Amino acid sequence: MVDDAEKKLLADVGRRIRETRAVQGLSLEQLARLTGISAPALSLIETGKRDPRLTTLRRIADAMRVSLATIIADGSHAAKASDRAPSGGYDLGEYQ
Amino acid sequence: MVDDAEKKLLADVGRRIRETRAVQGLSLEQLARLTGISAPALSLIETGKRDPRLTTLRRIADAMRVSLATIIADGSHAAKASDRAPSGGYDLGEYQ
DNA sequence: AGCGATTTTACCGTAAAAGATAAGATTCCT
DNA sequence: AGGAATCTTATCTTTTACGGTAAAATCGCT
Repeated sequence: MVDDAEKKLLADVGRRIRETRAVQGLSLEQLARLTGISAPALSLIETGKRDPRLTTLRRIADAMRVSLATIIADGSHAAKASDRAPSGGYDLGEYQ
Repeated sequence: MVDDAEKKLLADVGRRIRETRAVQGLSLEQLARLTGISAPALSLIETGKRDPRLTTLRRIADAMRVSLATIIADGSHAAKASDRAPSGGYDLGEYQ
């Protein structure tokens, strides 16, 4: 973590989860039972304070019947790292 | 983990990462330098033996210049967030 | 077959995710 | 305002991701 773009990613994903949950009228407690993930853990994820594992995200998506892509929906590539300078960006440089 | 669908998810995601890496002609060692993730860790992820964190997947996607969705691409759910049967599917049951 | 590169596996530390529980803080009511 | 539900935060324990290193195993290659 520590990184700034990563914190934004976690915050974005968390916000999408919370929005989806709100649409479905579920409480954290209810989603906790559906996913098997504790309510405190879900809270941390939704508020971007935790870096969830892939299968954790899947359980959340499944419980709410949305695709993983719906929750991830990065768009990250539009955001920032879209294009690299001719030989810029981060290449392997001198490491060959 | 332990779950079967979860193992399949990890295997699928790992395979997609490996395919993407192959297309770009990168070795694990090279991808390790680009991502800051060790080659052994990448190997475990690609072979579906590890459940990576969200930011780990992001670093991998970024390094290969593909979207997170490209790597996740579950396809399991086509459903949009909106439709949740009034009292259908798996509900909270008796837990109220 | 043998060599070099790549990949896998194993072991050890550290850090962090996740469950449980409990205590605070919010928000939403009437 | 008060009370109830919901959400957040804290603490503790267990599990596991991740890096480093090194040793196997695998895959080209000529």
